[in-house]
Amino acid sequence: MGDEVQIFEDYLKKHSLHLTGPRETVLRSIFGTHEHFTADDLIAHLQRAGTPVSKATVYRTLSLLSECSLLIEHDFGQGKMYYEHASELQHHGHLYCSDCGRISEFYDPRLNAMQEKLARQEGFEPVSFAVKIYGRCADCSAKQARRDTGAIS
Amino acid sequence: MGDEVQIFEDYLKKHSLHLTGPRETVLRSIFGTHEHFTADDLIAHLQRAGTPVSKATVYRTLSLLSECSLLIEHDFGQGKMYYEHASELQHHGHLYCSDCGRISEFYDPRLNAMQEKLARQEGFEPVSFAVKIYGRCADCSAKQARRDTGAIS
DNA sequence: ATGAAATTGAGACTCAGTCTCAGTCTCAAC
DNA sequence: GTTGAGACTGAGACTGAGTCTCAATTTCAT
Repeated sequence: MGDEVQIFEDYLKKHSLHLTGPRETVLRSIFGTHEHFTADDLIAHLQRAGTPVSKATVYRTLSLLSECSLLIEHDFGQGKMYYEHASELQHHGHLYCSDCGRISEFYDPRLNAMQEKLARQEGFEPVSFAVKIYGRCADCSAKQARRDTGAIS
Repeated sequence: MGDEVQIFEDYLKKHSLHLTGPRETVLRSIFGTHEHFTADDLIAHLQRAGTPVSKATVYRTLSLLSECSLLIEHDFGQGKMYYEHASELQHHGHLYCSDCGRISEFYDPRLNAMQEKLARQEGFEPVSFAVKIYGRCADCSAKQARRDTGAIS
């Protein structure tokens, strides 16, 4: 962290854009904490932190950060985008629990290799992959099981 | 086709719901043609066909059809849902061309097997999978190549 | 220090999808 | 075949994520 500031600054300079106060505030907030977050989460967080940034600027900055590959956008069909740090990780898949909405991750290099191969077989030139598995997480499965056995009326 | 009508009717009956005119109109329109479509496509199509059905009813019917697994919902991050006949196919992945927006498909049973295994390793009980690969389709790749070589200014 | 160009925030706007509600339809029971 | 409880419908108001506009402000190369 600090690394991201550098990358972002380089990207901005290369495109004749400016590293402004609001942009830096957003950047620091994102890479200071959050893992999966929405634009709204971020706006609220900035508000609470006493460093509010307008909705328009937050969205604009999120776009820039996606463009320079510091962030990855994810869509879980909730009608809003989720963002995630692109840094560390290789391409991983997401497990989305339909009960509690929690998002967890998994990774296996073979999965990516297989996807790439399948895409190219179709003459398709892949840029990114998104694997989403919807179902029930371990916790919610356990809760459900308890409810099932407990509710012998 | 006709099969779907039966399945839908059974589902409705089981839930004390009615197979009404509008619902049947929507059902027949969907399973008469379309492969990947949005709610808006469908509303416009019904309008043009001289059998308009209100937005609210279309959305309600799409929900029902998804619930009884006649349709599958897909989200490509365009801020709107795409629907697809669930019938025939096993779980397949989607190739989404970022240039022209065309959606094509691919299938490999090993991909599903691998996903299921990985999910269960995390204690996750999978219900459905969504594999989306974003990139450039064969046509758009060719077009781009032509543009690149042609534009030696 | 200066000014062209980039940026900002406030709020209007878009657009997919949901909700409301009064009037209408369905169908099982008579 | 009537009836009525409850399901359904359409019109349009509403929601909420995200985009756009524009006048005022900030940035930074010169």
